Amino acid sequence: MSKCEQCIIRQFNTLKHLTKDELVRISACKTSKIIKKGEVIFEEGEHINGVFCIKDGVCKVSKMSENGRNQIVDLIKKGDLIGHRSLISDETSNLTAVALSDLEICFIPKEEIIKDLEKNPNFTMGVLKDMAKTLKLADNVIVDMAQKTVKQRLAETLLNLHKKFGIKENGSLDIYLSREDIANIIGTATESAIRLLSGFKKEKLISFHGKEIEILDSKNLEKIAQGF
Amino acid sequence: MSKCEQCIIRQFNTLKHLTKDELVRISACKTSKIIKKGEVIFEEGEHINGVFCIKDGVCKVSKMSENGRNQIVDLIKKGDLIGHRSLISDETSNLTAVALSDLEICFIPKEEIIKDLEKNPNFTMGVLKDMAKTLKLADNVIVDMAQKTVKQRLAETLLNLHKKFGIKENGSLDIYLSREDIANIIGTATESAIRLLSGFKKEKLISFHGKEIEILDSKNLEKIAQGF
DNA sequence: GTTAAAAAATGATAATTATCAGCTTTTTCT
DNA sequence: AGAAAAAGCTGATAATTATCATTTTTTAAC
Repeated sequence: MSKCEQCIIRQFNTLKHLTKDELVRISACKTSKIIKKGEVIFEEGEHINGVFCIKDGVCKVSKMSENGRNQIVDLIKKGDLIGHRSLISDETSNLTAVALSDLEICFIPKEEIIKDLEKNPNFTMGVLKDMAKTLKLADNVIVDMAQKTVKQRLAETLLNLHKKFGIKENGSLDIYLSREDIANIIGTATESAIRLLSGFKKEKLISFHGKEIEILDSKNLEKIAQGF
Repeated sequence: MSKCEQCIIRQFNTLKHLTKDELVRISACKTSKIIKKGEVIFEEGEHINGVFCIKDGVCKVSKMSENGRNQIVDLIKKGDLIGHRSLISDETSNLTAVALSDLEICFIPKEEIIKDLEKNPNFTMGVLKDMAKTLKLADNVIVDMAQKTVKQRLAETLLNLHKKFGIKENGSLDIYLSREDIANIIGTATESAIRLLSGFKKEKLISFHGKEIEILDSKNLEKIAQGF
Protein backbone atom coordinates (compact mmCIF):
# COMPACT_ATOMS: atom_id res chain seq x y z
CA MET A 1 0.00 0.00 0.00
CA SER A 2 1.25 3.48 -0.84
CA LYS A 3 2.24 5.94 1.84
CA CYS A 4 0.41 9.17 2.62
CA GLU A 5 3.58 11.10 3.23
CA GLN A 6 4.68 10.31 -0.31
CA CYS A 7 1.30 10.75 -1.92
CA ILE A 8 1.01 13.83 -4.10
CA ILE A 9 -2.76 13.81 -3.78
CA ARG A 10 -2.70 15.27 -0.30
CA GLN A 11 -1.28 18.50 -1.74
CA PHE A 12 -4.73 19.25 -3.08
CA ASN A 13 -6.70 19.03 0.13
CA THR A 14 -6.51 20.03 3.75
CA LEU A 15 -4.29 17.07 4.58
CA LYS A 16 -1.46 19.22 3.28
CA HIS A 17 -1.46 20.95 6.65
CA LEU A 18 -0.39 17.77 8.43
CA THR A 19 3.21 17.29 9.49
CA LYS A 20 5.36 14.46 8.19
CA ASP A 21 4.96 12.56 11.46
CA GLU A 22 1.22 12.88 11.42
CA LEU A 23 1.10 11.64 7.87
CA VAL A 24 3.23 8.63 8.74
CA ARG A 25 0.88 7.79 11.57
CA ILE A 26 -2.19 8.20 9.37
CA SER A 27 -0.61 6.21 6.60
CA ALA A 28 -0.18 3.30 9.00
CA CYS A 29 -3.88 3.01 9.73
CA LYS A 30 -5.50 4.06 6.50
CA THR A 31 -7.04 1.54 4.14
CA SER A 32 -7.16 1.74 0.36
CA LYS A 33 -10.02 0.56 -1.75
CA ILE A 34 -11.10 0.28 -5.35
CA ILE A 35 -14.72 1.14 -5.94
CA LYS A 36 -16.33 0.25 -9.24
CA LYS A 37 -18.33 2.71 -11.29
CA GLY A 38 -21.89 2.86 -10.04
CA GLU A 39 -21.10 1.52 -6.58
CA VAL A 40 -22.06 3.36 -3.43
CA ILE A 41 -19.34 4.75 -1.18
CA PHE A 42 -21.68 5.76 1.61
CA GLU A 43 -25.36 6.44 1.95
CA GLU A 44 -27.74 8.89 3.58
CA GLY A 45 -28.22 7.93 7.20
CA GLU A 46 -25.02 5.95 7.43
CA HIS A 47 -22.44 6.56 10.10
CA ILE A 48 -19.21 7.41 8.34
CA ASN A 49 -16.43 6.63 10.70
CA GLY A 50 -13.75 8.50 8.92
CA VAL A 51 -12.73 10.49 5.92
CA PHE A 52 -12.37 9.41 2.31
CA CYS A 53 -9.53 10.78 0.21
CA ILE A 54 -10.12 10.36 -3.51
CA LYS A 55 -6.92 9.18 -5.15
CA ASP A 56 -8.38 8.74 -8.58
CA GLY A 57 -11.75 8.95 -10.30
CA VAL A 58 -14.94 10.93 -9.91
CA CYS A 59 -17.99 10.50 -7.71
CA LYS A 60 -21.26 12.30 -7.23
CA VAL A 61 -22.64 13.38 -3.89
CA SER A 62 -26.40 13.61 -3.80
CA LYS A 63 -29.43 13.82 -1.59
CA MET A 64 -32.99 12.61 -2.00
CA SER A 65 -35.60 15.32 -1.84
CA GLU A 66 -38.89 14.68 -0.10
CA ASN A 67 -40.38 14.62 -3.59
CA GLY A 68 -38.44 11.43 -4.22
CA ARG A 69 -36.08 13.07 -6.65
CA ASN A 70 -32.34 13.04 -6.46
CA GLN A 71 -30.32 16.22 -6.26
CA ILE A 72 -26.59 16.15 -6.92
CA VAL A 73 -24.99 18.67 -4.61
CA ASP A 74 -21.36 18.07 -5.49
CA LEU A 75 -19.00 16.28 -7.82
CA ILE A 76 -15.84 15.02 -6.19
CA LYS A 77 -12.64 14.35 -8.02
CA LYS A 78 -9.05 13.27 -7.55
CA GLY A 79 -7.56 15.04 -4.59
CA ASP A 80 -10.81 15.88 -2.83
CA LEU A 81 -11.86 14.74 0.62
CA ILE A 82 -15.33 13.62 1.58
CA GLY A 83 -16.90 12.70 4.87
CA HIS A 84 -15.13 15.22 7.09
CA ARG A 85 -18.32 17.13 7.70
CA SER A 86 -20.27 14.28 9.26
CA LEU A 87 -17.17 13.46 11.21
CA ILE A 88 -17.00 16.91 12.72
CA SER A 89 -20.69 17.26 13.43
CA ASP A 90 -20.72 13.73 14.76
CA GLU A 91 -23.90 12.83 12.92
CA THR A 92 -24.88 10.33 10.27
CA SER A 93 -24.34 11.48 6.72
CA ASN A 94 -27.15 13.42 5.08
CA LEU A 95 -25.68 12.68 1.69
CA THR A 96 -25.05 9.72 -0.57
CA ALA A 97 -21.84 9.25 -2.56
CA VAL A 98 -21.78 7.13 -5.71
CA ALA A 99 -18.83 6.44 -8.01
CA LEU A 100 -19.18 7.90 -11.52
CA SER A 101 -16.04 6.13 -12.65
CA ASP A 102 -13.87 3.45 -11.12
CA LEU A 103 -12.49 4.99 -7.97
CA GLU A 104 -9.32 4.63 -6.01
CA ILE A 105 -9.90 5.89 -2.50
CA CYS A 106 -8.21 5.86 0.86
CA PHE A 107 -10.13 5.70 4.09
CA ILE A 108 -8.75 7.35 7.21
CA PRO A 109 -10.46 6.39 10.48
CA LYS A 110 -12.19 9.08 12.46
CA GLU A 111 -10.03 8.92 15.59
CA GLU A 112 -6.89 9.71 13.65
CA ILE A 113 -8.36 12.82 12.12
CA ILE A 114 -9.81 13.94 15.43
CA LYS A 115 -6.41 13.47 17.03
CA ASP A 116 -4.87 15.81 14.50
CA LEU A 117 -7.68 18.34 14.79
CA GLU A 118 -7.00 18.50 18.51
CA LYS A 119 -3.25 18.76 18.24
CA ASN A 120 -2.48 20.61 15.06
CA PRO A 121 -4.08 24.07 15.00
CA ASN A 122 -2.66 24.58 11.56
CA PHE A 123 -4.68 21.67 10.29
CA THR A 124 -7.82 22.77 12.11
CA MET A 125 -7.49 26.23 10.67
CA GLY A 126 -7.10 24.71 7.23
CA VAL A 127 -10.25 22.68 7.64
CA LEU A 128 -12.05 25.76 8.95
CA LYS A 129 -11.00 27.83 5.95
CA ASP A 130 -12.01 25.07 3.64
CA MET A 131 -15.46 24.88 5.17
CA ALA A 132 -15.91 28.64 5.06
CA LYS A 133 -15.16 28.51 1.36
CA THR A 134 -17.57 25.63 0.80
CA LEU A 135 -20.25 27.54 2.66
CA LYS A 136 -19.75 30.54 0.44
CA LEU A 137 -20.12 28.36 -2.63
CA ALA A 138 -23.23 26.76 -1.15
CA ASP A 139 -24.79 30.20 -0.77
CA ASN A 140 -24.11 30.90 -4.41
CA VAL A 141 -25.74 27.64 -5.41
CA ILE A 142 -28.80 28.46 -3.29
CA VAL A 143 -29.15 31.82 -5.01
CA ASP A 144 -28.77 30.26 -8.44
CA MET A 145 -31.26 27.51 -7.74
CA ALA A 146 -33.76 29.97 -6.34
CA GLN A 147 -33.42 32.70 -8.91
CA LYS A 148 -32.14 31.33 -12.18
CA THR A 149 -34.10 29.54 -14.88
CA VAL A 150 -33.27 25.98 -15.81
CA LYS A 151 -31.64 27.24 -18.98
CA GLN A 152 -29.39 29.59 -17.04
CA ARG A 153 -28.47 26.82 -14.64
CA LEU A 154 -27.59 24.45 -17.44
CA ALA A 155 -25.34 27.02 -19.08
CA GLU A 156 -23.66 27.71 -15.79
CA THR A 157 -23.26 24.02 -15.01
CA LEU A 158 -21.54 23.39 -18.32
CA LEU A 159 -19.11 26.22 -17.60
CA ASN A 160 -18.53 24.92 -14.09
CA LEU A 161 -17.80 21.44 -15.40
CA HIS A 162 -15.28 22.96 -17.75
CA LYS A 163 -13.61 24.84 -14.92
CA LYS A 164 -13.56 21.88 -12.58
CA PHE A 165 -12.71 19.00 -14.89
CA GLY A 166 -11.09 20.70 -17.86
CA ILE A 167 -11.02 19.26 -21.34
CA LYS A 168 -9.45 16.28 -23.05
CA GLU A 169 -7.16 16.39 -26.10
CA ASN A 170 -10.17 16.15 -28.38
CA GLY A 171 -11.60 19.29 -26.80
CA SER A 172 -14.54 17.73 -24.97
CA LEU A 173 -15.16 18.00 -21.23
CA ASP A 174 -13.10 15.61 -19.17
CA ILE A 175 -16.11 14.15 -17.40
CA TYR A 176 -18.87 11.75 -18.38
CA LEU A 177 -22.34 12.40 -17.05
CA SER A 178 -25.63 10.82 -18.04
CA ARG A 179 -28.42 13.17 -19.06
CA GLU A 180 -30.14 12.18 -15.85
CA ASP A 181 -27.12 13.22 -13.78
CA ILE A 182 -26.96 16.55 -15.58
CA ALA A 183 -30.65 17.04 -14.85
CA ASN A 184 -30.03 16.16 -11.21
CA ILE A 185 -27.30 18.75 -10.95
CA ILE A 186 -29.40 21.59 -12.28
CA GLY A 187 -32.56 20.35 -10.58
CA THR A 188 -34.88 19.67 -13.46
CA ALA A 189 -36.57 16.80 -15.29
CA THR A 190 -34.30 14.67 -17.48
CA GLU A 191 -36.38 15.51 -20.54
CA SER A 192 -35.99 19.23 -19.92
CA ALA A 193 -32.23 18.88 -19.62
CA ILE A 194 -32.12 16.91 -22.87
CA ARG A 195 -34.23 19.48 -24.68
CA LEU A 196 -32.08 22.35 -23.51
CA LEU A 197 -28.88 20.54 -24.42
CA SER A 198 -30.28 19.96 -27.91
CA GLY A 199 -31.18 23.63 -28.06
CA PHE A 200 -27.64 24.65 -27.13
CA LYS A 201 -26.34 22.30 -29.79
CA LYS A 202 -28.60 23.81 -32.41
CA GLU A 203 -27.38 27.27 -31.46
CA LYS A 204 -23.78 26.04 -31.81
CA LEU A 205 -23.00 26.80 -28.17
CA ILE A 206 -21.95 23.21 -27.60
CA SER A 207 -21.59 20.00 -29.55
CA PHE A 208 -21.91 16.47 -28.30
CA HIS A 209 -21.89 12.82 -29.25
CA GLY A 210 -23.41 10.87 -26.40
CA LYS A 211 -21.64 11.80 -23.19
CA GLU A 212 -18.81 13.63 -24.90
CA ILE A 213 -19.73 17.27 -24.60
CA GLU A 214 -17.70 20.08 -26.06
CA ILE A 215 -18.15 23.74 -25.26
CA LEU A 216 -17.94 25.75 -28.46
CA ASP A 217 -18.97 29.22 -27.37
CA SER A 218 -18.27 29.90 -23.72
CA LYS A 219 -18.77 33.65 -24.18
CA ASN A 220 -22.41 33.21 -25.08
CA LEU A 221 -22.94 30.42 -22.57
CA GLU A 222 -21.76 32.86 -19.96
CA LYS A 223 -24.25 35.41 -21.19
CA ILE A 224 -27.06 32.89 -20.98
CA ALA A 225 -25.98 31.91 -17.48
CA GLN A 226 -26.22 35.57 -16.51
CA GLY A 227 -29.69 35.91 -17.97
CA PHE A 228 -29.34 37.40 -21.44
CA MET B 1 -21.43 49.26 28.11
CA SER B 2 -22.40 45.76 29.18
CA LYS B 3 -19.85 43.05 29.68
CA CYS B 4 -19.54 39.93 27.54
CA GLU B 5 -18.77 37.70 30.48
CA GLN B 6 -22.10 38.69 32.00
CA CYS B 7 -24.08 38.62 28.79
CA ILE B 8 -26.54 35.75 28.55
CA ILE B 9 -26.65 36.06 24.79
CA ARG B 10 -23.32 34.33 24.35
CA GLN B 11 -24.86 31.11 25.66
CA PHE B 12 -26.63 30.75 22.35
CA ASN B 13 -23.63 30.88 20.06
CA THR B 14 -20.11 29.59 19.76
CA LEU B 15 -18.80 32.29 22.08
CA LYS B 16 -19.96 30.03 24.90
CA HIS B 17 -16.78 28.05 24.40
CA LEU B 18 -14.64 30.97 25.46
CA THR B 19 -13.15 31.10 28.94
CA LYS B 20 -13.98 33.83 31.39
CA ASP B 21 -10.62 35.49 30.79
CA GLU B 22 -11.08 35.46 27.07
CA LEU B 23 -14.52 37.01 27.44
CA VAL B 24 -13.18 39.76 29.65
CA ARG B 25 -10.53 40.56 27.08
CA ILE B 26 -13.08 40.58 24.26
CA SER B 27 -15.49 42.66 26.29
CA ALA B 28 -12.83 45.31 26.64
CA CYS B 29 -12.46 45.85 22.92
CA LYS B 30 -15.94 45.19 21.62
CA THR B 31 -18.22 48.00 20.51
CA SER B 32 -22.00 48.10 20.83
CA LYS B 33 -24.30 49.66 18.31
CA ILE B 34 -27.96 50.31 17.68
CA ILE B 35 -29.00 49.79 14.10
CA LYS B 36 -32.37 51.04 12.92
CA LYS B 37 -34.82 48.93 11.01
CA GLY B 38 -33.98 48.96 7.33
CA GLU B 39 -30.36 49.96 7.82
CA VAL B 40 -27.49 47.98 6.37
CA ILE B 41 -25.08 46.20 8.72
CA PHE B 42 -22.66 45.18 6.01
CA GLU B 43 -22.80 44.78 2.27
CA GLU B 44 -21.64 42.42 -0.43
CA GLY B 45 -18.03 43.13 -1.27
CA GLU B 46 -17.28 44.82 2.03
CA HIS B 47 -14.40 43.80 4.23
CA ILE B 48 -15.87 42.81 7.56
CA ASN B 49 -13.16 43.19 10.11
CA GLY B 50 -14.81 41.25 12.85
CA VAL B 51 -17.83 39.41 14.05
CA PHE B 52 -21.29 40.73 14.89
CA CYS B 53 -23.16 39.31 17.84
CA ILE B 54 -26.87 40.07 17.72
CA LYS B 55 -28.04 41.10 21.14
CA ASP B 56 -31.58 41.91 20.14
CA GLY B 57 -33.64 42.10 16.98
CA VAL B 58 -33.77 40.36 13.63
CA CYS B 59 -31.88 40.87 10.41
CA LYS B 60 -31.91 39.31 6.97
CA VAL B 61 -28.85 38.08 5.13
CA SER B 62 -29.19 38.16 1.39
CA LYS B 63 -27.36 38.04 -1.87
CA MET B 64 -28.04 39.56 -5.27
CA SER B 65 -28.41 37.06 -8.08
CA GLU B 66 -26.99 37.85 -11.49
CA ASN B 67 -30.61 38.30 -12.55
CA GLY B 68 -30.74 41.34 -10.34
CA ARG B 69 -33.04 39.71 -7.84
CA ASN B 70 -32.43 39.42 -4.16
CA GLN B 71 -32.28 36.08 -2.40
CA ILE B 72 -32.53 35.90 1.36
CA VAL B 73 -30.28 33.08 2.51
CA ASP B 74 -30.70 33.45 6.26
CA LEU B 75 -32.59 35.22 8.99
CA ILE B 76 -30.53 36.09 12.03
CA LYS B 77 -31.95 36.66 15.46
CA LYS B 78 -31.02 37.40 19.03
CA GLY B 79 -28.06 35.28 20.03
CA ASP B 80 -26.73 34.57 16.57
CA LEU B 81 -23.34 35.53 15.21
CA ILE B 82 -22.67 36.86 11.72
CA GLY B 83 -19.53 37.63 9.86
CA HIS B 84 -17.35 34.83 11.20
CA ARG B 85 -17.24 33.17 7.83
CA SER B 86 -15.67 36.02 5.91
CA LEU B 87 -13.35 36.45 8.83
CA ILE B 88 -12.12 32.89 8.56
CA SER B 89 -11.85 32.78 4.81
CA ASP B 90 -10.23 36.20 4.88
CA GLU B 91 -12.30 37.49 2.00
CA THR B 92 -14.83 40.25 1.51
CA SER B 93 -18.38 39.32 2.35
CA ASN B 94 -20.47 37.75 -0.36
CA LEU B 95 -23.61 38.62 1.53
CA THR B 96 -25.53 41.68 2.63
CA ALA B 97 -27.11 42.03 6.08
CA VAL B 98 -30.04 44.38 6.65
CA ALA B 99 -31.95 44.99 9.89
CA LEU B 100 -35.58 43.85 9.84
CA SER B 101 -36.21 45.44 13.22
CA ASP B 102 -34.24 47.81 15.36
CA LEU B 103 -31.09 45.93 16.26
CA GLU B 104 -28.78 45.88 19.19
CA ILE B 105 -25.48 44.42 18.12
CA CYS B 106 -21.95 44.03 19.41
CA PHE B 107 -18.95 44.10 17.15
CA ILE B 108 -15.86 42.12 18.04
CA PRO B 109 -12.73 42.97 16.05
CA LYS B 110 -11.19 40.28 13.93
CA GLU B 111 -7.84 40.02 15.73
CA GLU B 112 -9.50 39.15 19.00
CA ILE B 113 -11.44 36.28 17.49
CA ILE B 114 -8.40 35.04 15.60
CA LYS B 115 -6.41 35.10 18.83
CA ASP B 116 -8.95 32.84 20.46
CA LEU B 117 -9.18 30.55 17.47
CA GLU B 118 -5.44 30.05 17.71
CA LYS B 119 -5.30 29.50 21.44
CA ASN B 120 -8.53 27.83 22.45
CA PRO B 121 -9.06 24.53 20.61
CA ASN B 122 -12.36 24.15 22.36
CA PHE B 123 -13.59 27.33 20.74
CA THR B 124 -12.21 26.36 17.33
CA MET B 125 -13.89 22.98 17.55
CA GLY B 126 -17.16 24.70 18.44
CA VAL B 127 -16.90 26.97 15.42
CA LEU B 128 -16.05 23.97 13.28
CA LYS B 129 -19.08 22.05 14.49
CA ASP B 130 -21.25 25.04 13.95
CA MET B 131 -20.08 25.41 10.39
CA ALA B 132 -20.55 21.72 9.68
CA LYS B 133 -24.12 22.05 10.84
CA THR B 134 -24.69 25.16 8.74
CA LEU B 135 -23.28 23.35 5.74
CA LYS B 136 -25.68 20.50 6.24
CA LEU B 137 -28.59 22.91 6.38
CA ALA B 138 -27.32 24.64 3.26
CA ASP B 139 -27.40 21.33 1.41
CA ASN B 140 -30.99 20.84 2.45
CA VAL B 141 -31.89 24.28 1.19
CA ILE B 142 -30.20 23.57 -2.14
CA VAL B 143 -32.20 20.39 -2.54
CA ASP B 144 -35.44 22.16 -1.64
CA MET B 145 -34.78 25.05 -3.99
CA ALA B 146 -33.88 22.71 -6.81
CA GLN B 147 -36.61 20.14 -6.38
CA LYS B 148 -39.60 21.64 -4.64
CA THR B 149 -42.33 23.79 -6.13
CA VAL B 150 -42.87 27.34 -4.94
CA LYS B 151 -45.94 26.19 -3.05
CA GLN B 152 -43.98 23.52 -1.22
CA ARG B 153 -41.26 26.01 -0.38
CA LEU B 154 -43.74 28.52 0.99
CA ALA B 155 -45.35 25.90 3.22
CA GLU B 156 -41.94 24.84 4.46
CA THR B 157 -40.82 28.41 5.03
CA LEU B 158 -43.87 29.15 7.17
CA LEU B 159 -43.12 26.08 9.29
CA ASN B 160 -39.47 27.07 9.55
CA LEU B 161 -40.40 30.56 10.68
CA HIS B 162 -42.57 29.04 13.36
CA LYS B 163 -39.75 26.81 14.54
CA LYS B 164 -37.17 29.58 14.54
CA PHE B 165 -39.14 32.54 15.85
CA GLY B 166 -42.04 30.96 17.69
CA ILE B 167 -45.36 32.65 18.25
CA LYS B 168 -46.64 35.59 20.23
CA GLU B 169 -49.41 35.52 22.83
CA ASN B 170 -51.98 36.16 20.13
CA GLY B 171 -50.84 33.06 18.28
CA SER B 172 -49.21 34.71 15.27
CA LEU B 173 -45.61 34.21 14.22
CA ASP B 174 -43.15 36.27 16.20
CA ILE B 175 -41.59 37.82 13.12
CA TYR B 176 -42.66 40.50 10.66
CA LEU B 177 -41.77 40.04 7.04
CA SER B 178 -42.97 41.93 4.00
CA ARG B 179 -44.49 39.90 1.18
CA GLU B 180 -41.41 40.78 -0.81
CA ASP B 181 -39.13 39.35 1.85
CA ILE B 182 -41.16 36.16 1.97
CA ALA B 183 -40.89 35.93 -1.81
CA ASN B 184 -37.15 36.48 -1.55
CA ILE B 185 -36.81 33.66 0.94
CA ILE B 186 -38.59 31.12 -1.20
CA GLY B 187 -37.16 32.47 -4.44
CA THR B 188 -40.18 33.57 -6.38
CA ALA B 189 -41.95 36.69 -7.61
CA THR B 190 -43.68 38.76 -4.95
CA GLU B 191 -47.02 38.34 -6.74
CA SER B 192 -46.66 34.57 -6.69
CA ALA B 193 -45.94 34.58 -2.97
CA ILE B 194 -48.98 36.77 -2.34
CA ARG B 195 -51.22 34.54 -4.42
CA LEU B 196 -50.08 31.41 -2.63
CA LEU B 197 -50.49 33.02 0.77
CA SER B 198 -54.04 33.97 -0.16
CA GLY B 199 -54.59 30.40 -1.30
CA PHE B 200 -53.36 29.04 2.04
CA LYS B 201 -55.65 31.48 3.79
CA LYS B 202 -58.63 30.35 1.74
CA GLU B 203 -57.85 26.75 2.59
CA LYS B 204 -57.69 27.70 6.29
CA LEU B 205 -54.07 26.62 6.59
CA ILE B 206 -53.09 30.05 7.83
CA SER B 207 -54.70 33.36 8.64
CA PHE B 208 -53.21 36.81 8.45
CA HIS B 209 -53.85 40.51 8.83
CA GLY B 210 -51.02 42.34 7.16
CA LYS B 211 -47.72 41.03 8.45
CA GLU B 212 -49.27 39.12 11.33
CA ILE B 213 -49.38 35.55 10.13
CA GLU B 214 -50.83 32.70 12.11
CA ILE B 215 -50.40 29.05 11.29
CA LEU B 216 -53.72 27.26 11.73
CA ASP B 217 -53.04 23.83 10.32
CA SER B 218 -49.40 22.81 10.54
CA LYS B 219 -50.21 19.16 9.80
CA ASN B 220 -51.48 19.96 6.34
CA LEU B 221 -48.82 22.58 5.74
CA GLU B 222 -46.30 19.86 6.43
CA LYS B 223 -48.01 17.62 3.91
CA ILE B 224 -47.90 20.35 1.30
CA ALA B 225 -44.23 20.97 2.03
CA GLN B 226 -43.60 17.28 1.42
CA GLY B 227 -45.42 17.33 -1.88
CA PHE B 228 -48.94 16.09 -1.24
C1' DG C 1 -23.52 -10.96 -32.95
C1' DT C 2 -28.10 -10.95 -31.19
C1' DT C 3 -31.22 -9.71 -27.82
C1' DA C 4 -32.73 -7.33 -23.85
C1' DA C 5 -32.38 -3.40 -21.13
C1' DA C 6 -31.21 1.21 -20.35
C1' DA C 7 -30.54 5.80 -21.92
C1' DA C 8 -31.56 9.44 -25.05
C1' DA C 9 -34.60 11.94 -27.84
C1' DT C 10 -38.97 14.05 -29.37
C1' DG C 11 -43.87 15.45 -29.41
C1' DA C 12 -48.10 16.72 -27.20
C1' DT C 13 -50.12 18.55 -23.40
C1' DA C 14 -50.81 20.18 -18.70
C1' DA C 15 -49.20 22.55 -14.73
C1' DT C 16 -46.51 25.99 -12.68
C1' DT C 17 -44.60 30.41 -12.42
C1' DA C 18 -43.39 35.12 -14.19
C1' DT C 19 -44.66 39.38 -15.98
C1' DC C 20 -47.31 43.38 -16.73
C1' DA C 21 -51.03 46.34 -15.70
C1' DG C 22 -54.15 48.33 -12.80
C1' DC C 23 -56.33 48.90 -8.44
C1' DT C 24 -56.72 49.13 -3.22
C1' DT C 25 -54.89 49.48 1.21
C1' DT C 26 -51.41 50.77 4.37
C1' DT C 27 -47.60 53.43 5.76
C1' DT C 28 -44.82 57.46 5.88
C1' DC C 29 -43.94 62.19 5.75
C1' DT C 30 -45.07 66.84 6.34
C1' DA D 1 -55.17 65.40 8.54
C1' DG D 2 -53.85 65.09 3.88
C1' DA D 3 -50.73 63.87 0.19
C1' DA D 4 -47.36 60.92 -1.57
C1' DA D 5 -45.15 56.69 -1.55
C1' DA D 6 -44.87 52.05 -0.66
C1' DA D 7 -46.86 47.67 -0.07
C1' DG D 8 -50.39 44.51 -0.99
C1' DC D 9 -53.59 42.45 -4.03
C1' DT D 10 -55.94 40.69 -8.37
C1' DG D 11 -56.58 39.56 -13.21
C1' DA D 12 -54.93 38.48 -17.77
C1' DT D 13 -51.53 36.56 -20.30
C1' DA D 14 -47.09 34.67 -21.62
C1' DA D 15 -43.19 31.94 -20.64
C1' DT D 16 -41.19 28.18 -18.45
C1' DT D 17 -41.09 23.60 -16.94
C1' DA D 18 -43.10 18.96 -15.86
C1' DT D 19 -45.34 14.96 -17.26
C1' DC D 20 -46.68 11.25 -20.10
C1' DA D 21 -46.34 8.61 -24.19
C1' DT D 22 -43.67 6.89 -27.79
C1' DT D 23 -39.69 6.12 -30.69
C1' DT D 24 -34.82 5.77 -31.53
C1' DT D 25 -30.25 4.93 -30.11
C1' DT D 26 -26.83 3.13 -27.18
C1' DT D 27 -25.10 -0.07 -23.91
C1' DA D 28 -24.82 -4.40 -21.62
C1' DA D 29 -25.46 -9.37 -21.28
C1' DC D 30 -25.54 -13.73 -23.00
